[in-house]
Amino acid sequence: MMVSTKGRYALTVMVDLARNGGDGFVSLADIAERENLSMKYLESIISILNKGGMLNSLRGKNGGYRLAREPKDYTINEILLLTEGTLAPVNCIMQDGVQCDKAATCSTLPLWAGLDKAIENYLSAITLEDIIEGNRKKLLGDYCESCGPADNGN
Amino acid sequence: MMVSTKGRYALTVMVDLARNGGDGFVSLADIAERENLSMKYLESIISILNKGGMLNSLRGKNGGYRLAREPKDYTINEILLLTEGTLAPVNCIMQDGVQCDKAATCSTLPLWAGLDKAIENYLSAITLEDIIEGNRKKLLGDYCESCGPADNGN
DNA sequence: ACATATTCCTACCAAAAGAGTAGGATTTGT
DNA sequence: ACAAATCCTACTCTTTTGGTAGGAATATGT
Repeated sequence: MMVSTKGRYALTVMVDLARNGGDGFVSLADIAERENLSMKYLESIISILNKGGMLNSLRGKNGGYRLAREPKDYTINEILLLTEGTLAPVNCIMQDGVQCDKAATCSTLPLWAGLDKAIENYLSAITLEDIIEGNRKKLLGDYCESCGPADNGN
Repeated sequence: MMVSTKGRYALTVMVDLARNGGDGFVSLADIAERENLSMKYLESIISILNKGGMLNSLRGKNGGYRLAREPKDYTINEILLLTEGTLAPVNCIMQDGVQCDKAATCSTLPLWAGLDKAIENYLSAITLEDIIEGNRKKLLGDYCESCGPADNGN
């Protein structure tokens, strides 16, 4: 599994904030209840998002979290990368380019590099806004049966 | 991590057999030595490939394994799918289509479905032959700097 | 016939990752 | 002062990963 609950719940939180946030701060308790997830667990996840600069937070009464930017300015790739640490499909591909000692002669490495790029390419093309708008054509591309012929446009 | 050593080594074994096999049977000891991997561990992996119909095997002296088809007739997707069980990037996407109980209203599900499809699409387009030939244009696509402009051809 | 080389099969194990829980310290609005 | 919230550290249970160990079954060359 490439994306654990950490990344998945992080995205859920971001989507929830985009939908229910507006200008004000939203408490984690509200998010946890709406999404039916453990608030304690979400705490550790939202902390990563916050420290990574994706959110603004306010402590104390009436505190909470809100998006630091507009939904269209978050790519799914950066959200998942921050929370998961890496999205590489195999151990021999590192985010910082470090590879195993057999890299120079490894015949399967180009495959893993290509797969990694395909994943990054897909996730970088989609924004938080696409998710909340349910942009099926962009999300499912050629595989969306109700979208009509794909034209790579919007 | 979506692909563990199991899938990675399975692919390594398949590539080794494609390169060093020909018509004859190749012993696992030879493969393990060439690829510098634990023979005992490879045993459990090659057993999956064998039972899945990807190989022919012969027991006893001078026995070993060989590819059941030609390299061009194996997609990377089927090799990894067999050994890994699933290539789904998240738990809420199952290979048999079963999903979680919130699927109908889940706003992030289309993203995961799209990612799953993007991965399957990439891996299904590449064959064992592409790997042994080092077809960088097909493997790395637009991301291959030494391939010239991509033209989606071969 | 027999030794040897091979696949086949079951069971076990240690380390790491995944998925949370628990408890409290700190900050802030009323 | 009090209540509601974030923040922080530590712990724990389960599953997955990455193997190892030992031997049974089978085919071959001599």
